[in-house]
Amino acid sequence: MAARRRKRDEPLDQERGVFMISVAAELAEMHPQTLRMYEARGLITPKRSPKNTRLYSQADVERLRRIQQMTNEEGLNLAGVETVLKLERSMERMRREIARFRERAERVERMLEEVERVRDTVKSELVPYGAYEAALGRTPEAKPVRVPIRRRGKGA
Amino acid sequence: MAARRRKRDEPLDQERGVFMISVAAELAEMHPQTLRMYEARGLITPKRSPKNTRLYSQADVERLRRIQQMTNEEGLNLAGVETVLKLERSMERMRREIARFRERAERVERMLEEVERVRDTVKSELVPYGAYEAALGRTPEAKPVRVPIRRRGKGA
DNA sequence: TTGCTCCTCACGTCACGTGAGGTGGC
DNA sequence: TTGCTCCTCACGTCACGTGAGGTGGC
Repeated sequence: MAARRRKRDEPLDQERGVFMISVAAELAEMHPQTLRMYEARGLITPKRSPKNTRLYSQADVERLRRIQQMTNEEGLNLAGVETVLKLERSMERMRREIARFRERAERVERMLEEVERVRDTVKSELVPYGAYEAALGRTPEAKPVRVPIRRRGKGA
Repeated sequence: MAARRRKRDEPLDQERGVFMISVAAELAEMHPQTLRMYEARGLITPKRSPKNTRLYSQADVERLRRIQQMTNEEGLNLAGVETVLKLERSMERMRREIARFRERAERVERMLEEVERVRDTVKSELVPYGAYEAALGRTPEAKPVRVPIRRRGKGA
């Protein structure tokens, strides 16, 4: 509890409560009372100092500006802001998922191409086992082994 | 222009303007005047009869009920409804894209597995060309050919 | 004529922003 | 003391829903 987890300096600074309410309100171009109201509505949750003073982070201020944009420019009410913020979070997750699957698909496609390229190279350097045995004189005739590799993209 | 494009019977019925405003309002549990207001705000666009009477489709009614849910249950104003409907459309597109990439990734992974399975089978039936030549007595020594196939998932 | 449609205008209600008013600690 | 903080209460404004009022065609 005493030590905040920190990954790098950057996120710490972004999340750190540094602005008292008058400063945060000025930065977000809002009335201080509006910030208190938003907190009561659960739209923003600033840190608190040991003396119970609200401390807003840089991320808080950006969130406030985003809210400001939605209410003033787009005309949303606070219920709408809440819903949209939730939807945007979920869209961010989806974007990451799309990136993940795209990467996975492309990576595996590259592997498949590599495998086929190698197979084409190697195939010319390999000889069916039957022919090898025949060359050793172990079998009367060298029946060619049928190589059941299917070409990519053809058949089931 | 005269003939509406139709793919199946289903979508036609869904989109066909069949309810006059009093019926649509009753189905959506709304005041008729509210429906007119939503149209003025661009939230819904019913068809019109040749005599300029509004004709709401089943899809229109469902959209109205969705709007009703957002305004009454979630407390959004109309600007919020508009934004959320837009976001939901875009999320639907993203969901489809995720499905597409997932499918593509899984399909290619299955192909890769198939290729590797076949390669493992075939490899035991093949002999490096060098060994074959040695067996024929064409070369003094049978240097094994190094097969540069990399195992999946290991190394670059 | 009745009951629907179309439209515009107006009013009541509610959400939200903001100001006032009173408290307390550097 | 000044200027901040905390809080609650109240008021003005605006969006939205809905009703009224007048029109017109089956």
